[in-house]
Amino acid sequence: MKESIDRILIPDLTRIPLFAHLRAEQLDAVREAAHRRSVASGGFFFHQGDVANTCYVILTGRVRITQIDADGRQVILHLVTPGEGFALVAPLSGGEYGVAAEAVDEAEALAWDGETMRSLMLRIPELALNALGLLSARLHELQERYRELATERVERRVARAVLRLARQAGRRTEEGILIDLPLSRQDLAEMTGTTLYTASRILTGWEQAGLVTTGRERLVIRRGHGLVAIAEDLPPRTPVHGNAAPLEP
Amino acid sequence: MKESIDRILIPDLTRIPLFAHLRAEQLDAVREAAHRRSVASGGFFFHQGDVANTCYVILTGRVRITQIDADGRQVILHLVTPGEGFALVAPLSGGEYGVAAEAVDEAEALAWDGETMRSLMLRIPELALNALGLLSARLHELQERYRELATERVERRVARAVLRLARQAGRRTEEGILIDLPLSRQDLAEMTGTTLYTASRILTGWEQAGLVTTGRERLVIRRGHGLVAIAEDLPPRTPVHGNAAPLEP
DNA sequence: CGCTATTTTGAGATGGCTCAAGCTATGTGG
DNA sequence: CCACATAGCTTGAGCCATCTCAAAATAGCG
Repeated sequence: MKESIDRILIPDLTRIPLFAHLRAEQLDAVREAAHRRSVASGGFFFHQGDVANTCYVILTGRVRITQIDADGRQVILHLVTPGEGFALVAPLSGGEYGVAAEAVDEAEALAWDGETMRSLMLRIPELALNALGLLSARLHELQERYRELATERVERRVARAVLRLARQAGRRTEEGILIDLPLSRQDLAEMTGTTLYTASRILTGWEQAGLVTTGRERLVIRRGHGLVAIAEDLPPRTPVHGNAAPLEP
Repeated sequence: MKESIDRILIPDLTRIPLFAHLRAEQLDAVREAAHRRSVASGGFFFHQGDVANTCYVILTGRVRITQIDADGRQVILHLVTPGEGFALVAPLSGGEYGVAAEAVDEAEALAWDGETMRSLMLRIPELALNALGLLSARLHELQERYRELATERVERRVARAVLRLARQAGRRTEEGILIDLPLSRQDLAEMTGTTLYTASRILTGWEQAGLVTTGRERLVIRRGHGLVAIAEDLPPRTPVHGNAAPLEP
């Protein structure tokens, strides 16, 4: 009963990168061990410090992975989009989640008990290899963001964050590319290591330059190449605050 | 011949976390597929952008993992110590190394061709699981450092970096805990996302406060709890530059 | 239609960066 | 063995990108 429902509701397990290249019989094993979990918008799959017991793969909705320190300062580490997994490894060995996972939308996920996932990976080495590749990609991305945070100015980091969001959650509209998420100034600040005030000023500047259109928790990119120019260093154009950069001699 | 030499020179493969809990026969397979590579102090196992073809586990010496951007600004992402692996995953699927690996000492490593390691992991799922756990720990550590970089002051980040180094490369001496590495102010700056000048001023301050003794590429911790107090927030004591913090009303 | 969360904006403070010099180990070649 | 060269380190002065704090404007929502 449960199994047949799952088969119907999960038509495309092969399209989930974690399960790429698995044989039909292996997919069946994975599917049969899965259960489902839905979390309402704003709800949490887990909080930082919870006992890590469940692995997830998102089917619909988005989930943000955050970390918070003792003083309540929070950073947004990652936005999980459909097809992606999160908390794939910590539950294998128990311990605690080092981050929190909060649903940005109403989100639905496949879930596996950590022990179950561990035995699946032992039985299906391709699954472990897939997880390894995905985790490696995440590490790689975070390394780059770490370097950016250490070496680059706020405006550039915000531009990169917005472009990344456009890739992950962008939707073409007549206005331009809409970031299809509730995205406050505070959120943007937590993604880029700055303050909500600075984020606001930067967006105001971009809006005046015609690069974006903004609203309450809303952002539309009008001239993506303008943001790219800020994110990369192509033309040192359109600085948002402070004076124009002096010309190189 | 080669095999028997390896058996002699690698007495303790079981003590390497990547190979923990493997059976003797599995260890043999791993060992037989390994070759060795030595790199002189200052040399590179690979540079950023090189084709990723080899996985490594360090036997002796230390290796630092760095990333550099187009403008030549560099960050130190990790210090690999004996027993630890690096570049474990990227070589499995080809592509490029996203970071560089530079020997701090004369360093010796076990090395496996990426294809070879891939097939070992497919054959020995425990190996893939071990790699997954190690990679996850690295991701976790980097996430914390990312948050620290985004939310904390330079002095605290430097204190944390020094304490981390003490754990990884500390050696008890009569003077105190010596960081047993050539460690320049520039290095410290690249580990903490600051400049060599600021790092220098901070160390000067700590030296005047009796927390450390410094020298050319040398650092000895005299009062570790003093550094911990800075790294955590226990007593807001001994600020190094600027004035003393005002008292809370 | 009032409440509340979000955003904007100003004014001021400052932590840390930049640049410029000079200083000091360390090691090197004469 | 010494004087010079070099790489690392310190320090001062000035600046400025960004943070802080405060307040007002705005926009959804119930």
